[in-house]
Amino acid sequence: MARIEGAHSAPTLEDVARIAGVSRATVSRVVNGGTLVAAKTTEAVREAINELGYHPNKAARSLVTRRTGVIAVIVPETDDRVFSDPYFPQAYHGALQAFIGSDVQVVLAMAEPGDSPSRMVRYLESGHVDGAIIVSHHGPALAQALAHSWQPVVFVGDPEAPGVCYVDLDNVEAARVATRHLIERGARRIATITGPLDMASARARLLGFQEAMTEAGLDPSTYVEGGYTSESGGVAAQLLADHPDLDGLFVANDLMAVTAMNIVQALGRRVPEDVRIVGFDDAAIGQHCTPPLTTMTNPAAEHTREAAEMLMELLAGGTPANPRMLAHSRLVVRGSA
Amino acid sequence: MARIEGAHSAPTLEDVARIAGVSRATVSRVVNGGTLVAAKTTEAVREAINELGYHPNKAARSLVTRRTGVIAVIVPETDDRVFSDPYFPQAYHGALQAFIGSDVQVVLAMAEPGDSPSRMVRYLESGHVDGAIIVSHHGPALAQALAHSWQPVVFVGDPEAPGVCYVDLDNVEAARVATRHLIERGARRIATITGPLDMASARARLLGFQEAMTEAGLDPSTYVEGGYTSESGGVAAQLLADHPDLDGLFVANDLMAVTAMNIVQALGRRVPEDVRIVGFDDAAIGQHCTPPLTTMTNPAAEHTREAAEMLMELLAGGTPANPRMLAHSRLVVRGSA
DNA sequence: CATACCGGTGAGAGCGCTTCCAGTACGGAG
DNA sequence: CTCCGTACTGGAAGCGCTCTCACCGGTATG
Repeated sequence: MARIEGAHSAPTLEDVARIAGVSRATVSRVVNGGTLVAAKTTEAVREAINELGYHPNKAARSLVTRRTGVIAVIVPETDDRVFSDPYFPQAYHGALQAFIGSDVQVVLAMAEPGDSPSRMVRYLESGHVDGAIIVSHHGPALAQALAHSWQPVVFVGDPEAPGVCYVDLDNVEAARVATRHLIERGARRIATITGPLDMASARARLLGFQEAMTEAGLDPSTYVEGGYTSESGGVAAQLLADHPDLDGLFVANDLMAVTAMNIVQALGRRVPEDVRIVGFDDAAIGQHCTPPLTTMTNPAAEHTREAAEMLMELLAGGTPANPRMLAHSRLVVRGSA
Repeated sequence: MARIEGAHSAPTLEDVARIAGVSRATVSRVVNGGTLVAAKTTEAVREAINELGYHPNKAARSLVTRRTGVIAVIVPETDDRVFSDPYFPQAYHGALQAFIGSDVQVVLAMAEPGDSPSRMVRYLESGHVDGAIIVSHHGPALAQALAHSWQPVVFVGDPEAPGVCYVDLDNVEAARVATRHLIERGARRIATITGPLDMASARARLLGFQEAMTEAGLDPSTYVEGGYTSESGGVAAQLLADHPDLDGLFVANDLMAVTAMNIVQALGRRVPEDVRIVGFDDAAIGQHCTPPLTTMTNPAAEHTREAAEMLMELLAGGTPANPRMLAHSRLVVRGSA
């Protein structure tokens, strides 16, 4: 990190060029992967760069390349939610993995309370990032706004807008599988705690539940809306009060499921003997509770990695081979059902 | 978001200027808070901006202003750790709050496994950000490297290097208070589970523990190193095996403390009757276990907010009035001791 | 021997913006 | 009627970089 004393401004290409005795263009070539530069020249330039502690100026570079080298994982949720649901770190991690070694920076952007979709759009259009992966959006507004922009974005979860790339889980089918499992295990009076119904995933899981119930000739109408948060699993108390004979519960994510299970047990019911419970997401928390939670997989990291690969294609100017990916969920049977 | 059809490149100042019938300079003035621009002109420019859907190009702007409008919260920990310890979201939140309304963007940068301090330094010097708040650093290497750079940075936690601004908790005193409380409650054979001893906070808490023990004429030598992670609280098993008569435990953070308490109880000891436990951080998880955890406060959000304010002063070219802040911790007595 | 080609290099034009400096128009003071 | 300050505006330089194009010397080709 040698720095010229007194020189408060960072060294530029020009400085390097002068010291190495070459032109700016040549230094630029060396810096950006030495195409067609003589070995000796390259060497000299490298030395000059080290001597000066030169770093290319990102702003200048991206002014001409029209690339920032940054992509964002955008989560339109407040930070406390992002940090409390293990789904998000997984999702973020997947994006990170996809870009490993490609010297693009991945930033995580969350919403502030009260943010409108337009703030997200503005962020995307502000030129801070080259593209984005959007995770956990509520409603179609964001996707619709983005569909008309030239921004390369990929959604994780059904964007509910045409012409937008996405990776989604087959939530309807997954919910069907979960519900059928409950039925197979002998449950008959089954309810579901849904996610926030402004999210497509929550509605899809509700739909799958209802389909499986109807298919089995059972009453599909008992559900209550949660918020995918741990606390919102507390609606289980209400559910049990209204339906004391409940013997099965499909909960749309594990965070809520664990809370619900605690409540069920606190109310004197045994799990799974009295009430069978199936969660969703296969979160770590579900493995450590008693009994361990039966759940549906939702490999967020894989989904965002897929999304990241789509995004790379978009960024490269291409069209993804499969712009609408549907992934499948697996049932993981543990102790709760 | 009206966009000129067919025009793939975004509108520039020039375009706005032409439509509004003024010069680039004037448009620039309007965009950056209309100093000395006639009301009528401002109006015309605003209209042109809306019509074109103009957004200033960040790269061009920061090329000349030498500002990016981005500050980073840098956490030299891997993402799984950042997402699993509630300390970090709090810390991040504090920084966010400090910059609310000031249109600077706050990004969260984490380490990748195997990252060296020099990668962090490089990131800071790469011109991506104007400054940074560094949280949870291990050892003095980073701070030392940064002390010689011109980067405006503020540490949360003792940087162990001269000439670097920081906000720190008085960990020694806090650990003393925690330990004295254990003693007051009747514990005599007390051990501590420390944090990773390459971190100043962990060493300081160990020191405070030892001081309080010595001061009370008790044996200060029983400790085992943890890693501030939930799993690393498992060292409690070892501790109990080696010291079956243990009756007090000071654990350097709540994540470990909860795990330790579970183990203590699983081994048939009652908390607090047989073993008294005091944690550290006042994390939510400590309120929900049985018995609730007695702990020391560690208001991370406040600390990063303070750090953010220091950083703003640094960014403004000034010197913080109080470049080395020491905050104080409070004992929160709950059920575990 | 003229021509083509090729690896290697430099000159120079901009990318879109801010900002200094030099105007211009206008009103009031001398 | 001149002069000067005030309010506003435009011209133009330049931030640090990339990239096209032209050039140069040397070797292979017709």
